[in-house]
Amino acid sequence: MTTAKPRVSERQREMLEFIRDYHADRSYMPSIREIQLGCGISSTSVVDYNLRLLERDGHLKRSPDISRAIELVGAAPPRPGSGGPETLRVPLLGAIAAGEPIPVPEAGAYADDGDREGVTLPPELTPRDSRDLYALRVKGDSMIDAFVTDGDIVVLRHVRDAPNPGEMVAAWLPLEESATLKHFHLEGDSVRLMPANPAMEPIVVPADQVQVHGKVVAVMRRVAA
Amino acid sequence: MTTAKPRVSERQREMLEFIRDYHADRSYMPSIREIQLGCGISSTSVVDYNLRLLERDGHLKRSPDISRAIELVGAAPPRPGSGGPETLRVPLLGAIAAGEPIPVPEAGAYADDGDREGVTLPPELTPRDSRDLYALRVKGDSMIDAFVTDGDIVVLRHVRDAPNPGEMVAAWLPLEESATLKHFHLEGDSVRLMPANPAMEPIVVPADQVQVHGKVVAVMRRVAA
DNA sequence: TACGATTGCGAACACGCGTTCTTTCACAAC
DNA sequence: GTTGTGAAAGAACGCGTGTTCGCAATCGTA
Repeated sequence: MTTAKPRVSERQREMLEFIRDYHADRSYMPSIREIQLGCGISSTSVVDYNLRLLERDGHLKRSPDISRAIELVGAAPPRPGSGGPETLRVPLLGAIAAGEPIPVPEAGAYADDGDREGVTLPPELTPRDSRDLYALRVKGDSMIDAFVTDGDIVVLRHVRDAPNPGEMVAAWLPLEESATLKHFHLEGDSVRLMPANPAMEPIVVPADQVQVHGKVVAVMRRVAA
Repeated sequence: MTTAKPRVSERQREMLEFIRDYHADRSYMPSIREIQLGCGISSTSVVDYNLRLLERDGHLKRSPDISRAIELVGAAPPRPGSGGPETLRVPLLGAIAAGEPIPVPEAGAYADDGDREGVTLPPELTPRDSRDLYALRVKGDSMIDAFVTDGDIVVLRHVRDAPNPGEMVAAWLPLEESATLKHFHLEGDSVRLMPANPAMEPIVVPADQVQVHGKVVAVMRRVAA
């Protein structure tokens, strides 16, 4: 575990909170005088004194002689590798839209290399098998029959083999040059693609005219404030 | 949309990268002289010059006369304590269904007390303001007009004041004894509740016959394998 | 009461660091 | 050529800011 963190005085708690809030607003750290002002302390030396104690107790880290050089250590960052319960980072490979080809993951592109754009899956959305996952951003409203709308992020698992019947897949129809999200059913030599919304009509096409790119594993949506 | 971001020179790209990395390590920002050193620039004025351009083009924000006061705007919002992405845990208070009352968060029940059932929000779904958030599980298909289906998890922010026009809210209609997710519009003494799906009909009711329980912040869905 | 430890206060000090001014150089327009 | 402009360099200048030191207030303990 982390270092022991004995009693923090009321004043110190207030300082920590002020620093946290300040850093959340701007992304730089407050100066000693700003902490002084923000916490109603009447001398910078008191701030320094308490910061010193907070550092001793492992609540933060300071770099001497450097302005605004405070590091909060309290809340453990869900760093890749030591991440929370089971959060999983998957690469965000691009967008999926009705009339545009679906981005294809290059082999071995699933691992989180930290750098590329990606999304984090909370444990509630993480499937048992975490291999071959990637994410796409939905453009347009062409997939509302799958309860997926513009701006959503769909998480897919790349499939090599045929999907199981009923699974929702991201499919590309070369003839129509369109991308959709549908439930997959294989019927002999043809494929039936069922919209999630039973009010809509299914699509039936020859199996060689469907490219299944991945099974839908999860959907995430951020609603505009 | 966001500001235009024209050509960044090679040197500016390197500076941005250096700042990002520096901020990821420590959680405070580099000084101009540190940027100068880190990018092999021979004068602070050149750093200042390029920072000025980067700010003009919306890549970062600077606070004049304040040490190390750089805010990166393109990247993920910083996390108190580290530069890493922030996951947020919110309590899962129950289920929302068409014919059942909506669970109400008790005051002060938003903080993660670790124990109670909850869901984890990935940074991509975390709103700027993380207060008063809670989650509900959707039962039934009565909210498909909001692109929300059975089993989804909706994340809400409890509201004390009236929602802003257009925001999606979870509302309880006492007369009909029904719960819905709709876009909120206040029109004089009555409230218009617009389904997200424009094909559906809006509901207009007197304002005193609507209980708005929260604004919808995010939706998460795990698709059956 | 006496005394040391803890905590707080205010001011002065000195370096950190943003800012600005002056030059220089390359390149394009006239 | 001259002029103008973007980019860069180097050196001051001066405020921002961490640090330190002396001194009062409070508190626990003998």
